[in-house]
Amino acid sequence: MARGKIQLKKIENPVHRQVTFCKRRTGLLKKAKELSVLCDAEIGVMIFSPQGKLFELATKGTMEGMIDKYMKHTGGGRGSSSATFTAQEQLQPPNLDPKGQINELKQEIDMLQKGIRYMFGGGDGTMNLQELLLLEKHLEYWISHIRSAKMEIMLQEIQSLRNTEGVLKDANKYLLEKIEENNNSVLDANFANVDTNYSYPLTMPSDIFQF
Amino acid sequence: MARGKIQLKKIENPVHRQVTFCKRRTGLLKKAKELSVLCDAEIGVMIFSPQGKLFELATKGTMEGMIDKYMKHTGGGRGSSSATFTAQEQLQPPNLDPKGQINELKQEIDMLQKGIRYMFGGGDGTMNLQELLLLEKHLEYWISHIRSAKMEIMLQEIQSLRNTEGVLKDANKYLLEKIEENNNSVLDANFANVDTNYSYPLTMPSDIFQF
DNA sequence: ATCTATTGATAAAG
DNA sequence: TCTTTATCAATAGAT
Repeated sequence: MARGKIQLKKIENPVHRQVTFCKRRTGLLKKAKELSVLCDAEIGVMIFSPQGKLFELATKGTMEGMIDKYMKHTGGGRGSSSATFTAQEQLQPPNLDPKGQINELKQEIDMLQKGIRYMFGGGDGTMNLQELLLLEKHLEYWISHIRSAKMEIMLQEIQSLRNTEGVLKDANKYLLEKIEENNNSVLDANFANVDTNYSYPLTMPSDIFQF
Repeated sequence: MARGKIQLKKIENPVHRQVTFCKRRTGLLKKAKELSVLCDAEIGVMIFSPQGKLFELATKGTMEGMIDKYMKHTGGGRGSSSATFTAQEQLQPPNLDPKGQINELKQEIDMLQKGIRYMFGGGDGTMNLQELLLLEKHLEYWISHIRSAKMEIMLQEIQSLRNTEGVLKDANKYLLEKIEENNNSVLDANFANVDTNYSYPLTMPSDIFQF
């Protein structure tokens, strides 16, 4: 990289090695995030330092979700790689099976778990801007679905009420005719005072719009 | 990179996106290998393309081994490892009444689980209007919190940048004074041409509002 | 941690 | 996908 090429072998000087580890680890995670954003890919990275410290990144959902997805791939597909340094490809079916849905569900729950931890953990529960933006997006997506479901239910309710109203109107009309018949059958007596301006008092009020 | 800076957002042109994905994927895996060799670290990378294709790398042993190691870490530490969880393990009681928080949390979780079932169960998962309204209210509450957290982070960023700007302005002012002193010490010669209209070129641009 | 000379990565084009 | 090339980004070494 700079001020001298490097050899692709373990850095012997422990200080240099530690410094380089820190720098390149940061760089690697940055690259992973960029790739994920630029190309809409889902990426998980696990880094164990020689001392056994773990550094991780999961660009969508959580590492748990990634692992589940990975397991599904390798489990459902063919044999997994055992060679070091091999990048292997496998196909994912268009995700309509129950298994996939379950995994998706788990991912969603992971996301929400993290959100809950954040919300109720006092606010210092470590979500960064990126994660907050993602959660916000999820919640907005949800809310839009919730709203359309709500609208649908309301529309059904309205339709149902309209039907009821129709039935009742018919009934009223029928009753009205009956009354007129009765009045007509009471011949001659008191011809001029049947109020025909009924105002269908049995129809439902439209207060469902108060939601 | 090259021939023009890139924006950190999803590449819209599918061809460009695909090409970039291929290139950067290669680059990322290369970086991972380098880091592993140079610093003797154990690294696992999983990349799912938008089409669901998997690319993976495990620098020592297999990915399964890495996952086991990962599970051991997160499981042994305190992180949650399963998607089904209890409210209790989410709690970090720094301040308020634990009992109430637990109940609140449980309610929240029940609600969200039901919501998830509804969302991903194909929509026939029986939530009535009442429940949808409640869920919506919850999500809105969440989203408002997420947003204020987001805002706070952004404001901190802004504050930090303003501080930097202040420091730089002071530095500029100081340097300006120095220059004037120097000019004054050069007696008599050429009195009238010190441009004092410096425009603080070191101050930060306010492009942080691009969020 | 910060700086900068260099190498390395890669976007655009073919 | 490969190659080339012009630029941008990462970072080795020094402070």
